Amino acid sequence: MSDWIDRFPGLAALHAPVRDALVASAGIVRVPEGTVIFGPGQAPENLLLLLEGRVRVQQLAENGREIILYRVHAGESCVLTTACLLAFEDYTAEGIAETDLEAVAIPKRAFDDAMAGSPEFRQFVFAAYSRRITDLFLTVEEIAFGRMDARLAHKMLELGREGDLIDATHGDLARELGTAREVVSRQMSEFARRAWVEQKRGAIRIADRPALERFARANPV
Amino acid sequence: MSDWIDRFPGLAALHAPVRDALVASAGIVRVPEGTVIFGPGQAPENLLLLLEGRVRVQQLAENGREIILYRVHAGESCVLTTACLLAFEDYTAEGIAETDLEAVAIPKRAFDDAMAGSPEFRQFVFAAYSRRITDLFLTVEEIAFGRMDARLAHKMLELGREGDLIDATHGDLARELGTAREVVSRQMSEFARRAWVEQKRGAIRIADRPALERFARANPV
DNA sequence: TGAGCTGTGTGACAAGATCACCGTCGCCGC
DNA sequence: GCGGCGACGGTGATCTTGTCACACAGCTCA
Repeated sequence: MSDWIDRFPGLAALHAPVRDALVASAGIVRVPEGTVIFGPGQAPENLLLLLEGRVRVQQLAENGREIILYRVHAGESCVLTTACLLAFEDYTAEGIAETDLEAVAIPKRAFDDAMAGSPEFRQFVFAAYSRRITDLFLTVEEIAFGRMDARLAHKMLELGREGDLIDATHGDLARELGTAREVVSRQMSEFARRAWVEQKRGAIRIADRPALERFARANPV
Repeated sequence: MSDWIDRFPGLAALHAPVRDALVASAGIVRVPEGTVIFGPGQAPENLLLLLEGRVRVQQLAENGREIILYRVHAGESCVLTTACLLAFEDYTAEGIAETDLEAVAIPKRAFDDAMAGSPEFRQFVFAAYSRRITDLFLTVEEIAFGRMDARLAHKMLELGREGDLIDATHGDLARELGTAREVVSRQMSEFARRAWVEQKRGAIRIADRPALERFARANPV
């Protein structure tokens, strides 16, 4: 099993020795849904490259509220953890397996060796960093200045990319957006009044995707 | 002039060859206040290690509003720019010299060589990353959940660390916090009513620092 | 002296957060 | 079947924050 490396375009350019060393030291891991992969006081041991599944990285406030910072999807890497990986520092955020995961685990040592030995690997890592950081900046902007109705519409389109049924409660969506459940409930009622969505218990169905998309386009976050 | 390296504790452990190569390729640069160091469409050319001065990194929204993401102080590095440096990607944020700067500029090539050649340098870079990213996470939390009065009090204590006179207009503080000037004005009036501050034109004087500190402690962001 | 700019004050209103509470639905044990 | 419980969703009251419109004060400079 060494063909996983082809799933990551950024690693295609790796020269044979580096590539072989990575493949030799890496292992495939499977992690059940709900597992806390890293968190405060629980530094990550490996760089994870996701083959299947999704990781949610969220920040917990002391008042119990939480906000989703970003997600890592199949084909991406938990690259921000590498900063902690090599700096021996703790995250204040935590990463949770949102689905069952299948991932390549690259041990700290192998990661460091690859960073040392391969310009292509450095390029891969820094490109991933760059994307994450840019995303974080946009998240900050969205939270600071974005309107709730627009943010909710965008979030629903994001979660409903695979199908019209979004399997999330109002409370779940509130956590996604860092707001209160009541705000989501009220806004969702408004969307339902316009027949853009149908409300189920514990789920939402997108009933008029074109309308929702028009609204989202007209209201960028 | 090679003693600048001693100003950065994380670089003290560098071995002689790496250290010498860095010193040889780096140059001291001086930049006047107000200069845009990097920004959209203006990728950074060098890693900057700040000897004197302060850099503000801010995100501009399309509606003209802006929010300060973080600051880089003397003794720190603009390390997040390295991601773009090596990934050939643009920031959405921009960095501005808030004061006249004196900095060490490490060219892309020398940075890459040091990353390749020195575990200690990698440690330095990733530790800096880690701190920035953790700060960003806390910023997100503050913006999402923090109360304005608490955030303003903390910001004033931060800006007034060197003395009681804070040389900033209400509009400046609003930009710091990503809010509107009116909000700062109203909140400041309240602080003045309690005699915690005195208002000047274009500046604020902390009149009762202990009270302000008590308030800040009682209301963590 | 007056025009113009920047900084500040204020009232009205909209949006969002918070709190308190109630109703509904599904499930489980009895 | 029934009762109870917990998760989910709805709603009104109230507070904070953001937005808009505008007035006014202080400063600079022609």
